[in-house]
Amino acid sequence: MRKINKENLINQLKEKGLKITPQRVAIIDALVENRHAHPGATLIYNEARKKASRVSLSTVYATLKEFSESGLIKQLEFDRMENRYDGDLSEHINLICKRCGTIIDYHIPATLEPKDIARKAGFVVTDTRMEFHGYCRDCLKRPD
Amino acid sequence: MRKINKENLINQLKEKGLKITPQRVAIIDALVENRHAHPGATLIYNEARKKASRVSLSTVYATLKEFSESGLIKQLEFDRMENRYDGDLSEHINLICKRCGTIIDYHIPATLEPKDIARKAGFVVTDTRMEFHGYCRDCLKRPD
DNA sequence: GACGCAAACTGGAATGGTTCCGAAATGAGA
DNA sequence: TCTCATTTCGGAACCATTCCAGTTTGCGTC
Repeated sequence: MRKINKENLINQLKEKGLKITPQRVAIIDALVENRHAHPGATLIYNEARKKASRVSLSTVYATLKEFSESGLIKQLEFDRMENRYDGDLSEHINLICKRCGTIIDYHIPATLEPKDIARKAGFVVTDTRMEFHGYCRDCLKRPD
Repeated sequence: MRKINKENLINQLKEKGLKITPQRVAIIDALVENRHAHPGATLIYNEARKKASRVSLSTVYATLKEFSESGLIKQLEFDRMENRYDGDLSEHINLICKRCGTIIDYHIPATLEPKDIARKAGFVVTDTRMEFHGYCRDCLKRPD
C-alpha cells in the first residue's frame, strides 16, 4: 500500500517530528482527494482554502517541498507547466499528455516493454524520460 | 550512432527546411563540444558568443526549443535548475546529482536492474523518474 | 491549564529562467 | 539580383517559486 491516504500521512508527520497544523491537514486533504489528478500547487492552494482554514500560497509551496523532501509524496517537475505532485510512490511510469497535461499512472508488469504498454494504452509516446536522482560519487566524498 | 555531431545536425536542419544561420551553427558547435556536460541555455549562450558571431539569448532559447521539438536533441526539464540539453537520443538513464547538478549518462544493459547499475556506479539514488511524454487517447481524437 | 520556544505561517517583494513582441536583418529559392 | 518567409534582436513581460522579517502557534513541560 503505497498510495497516500490521510491518516497515513499524518502519522508520518508525527514520526518525523513535524507539527500537525490545520494548514497541513488542509493540504493533505487536497492531495488525497485529487490524487488521480496529480495536482499542482495552485490547485492544492485553491482546494485547501475551501477547507475553511487560512492558508497562504507560500505555505503550500513550503509544505509540498517539505513533503517531497521527506519522501511522503513525489514531485514531478516540468518546463512550462507548474510542478505536479504524485502520491503514488511505487515504481510506475507517468504518461504525460503534451497537449492537455493529463498525467496517467501506468504500473509496469515487470516483464513487458514499457513502450508496448504505452502503445496498448492508446497513448502515443513522443519522448521518454528516465532519470534517477541522487548523489554522485564525488559529492558523496565531499563534506557537506 | 545517435550521439550528435556537427554535420549530422546541419544535414537534419536542411532536411527539415530550416535555414543554416551563423547563430545556429555556433549553437550546434556549443552543443557538440559540451555534449558530455548536458549544457543549459546559459552555457550554450556563452560558448556561442565566443565563436565570434553575434547571438542573443532569445535566439538561443528559440533554437534549442526548435531543435528539441524537431527531435534533434532532448530537453531535460528541472525544477530549480535551468533546463539542460542532451544530444544522446538513445535510451539511457540520466543520473542526476542533487547537490552539484552533474548529469551522468548510463546506458542500460537490457538484463540488469537499473537501480543495481546505479548502485554499482557509486551513485546513491534517492528518487527515480520514469516518464513517457506524448499524446493521450482523448487528445488524439480531438481535432487540433 | 499556563508557559516557552522552536517550528510554522504570512504576504508581499524579489528572483530567475523562459517567452513574447514588434521591428530589423537575412538565407536561399526564383 | 529580388523577394519574402524565416530568423534574429533586445528589452519587456511572465509566472512559478523562493525569500524574508515579523507574527502566530503546536506541543512538550511544569
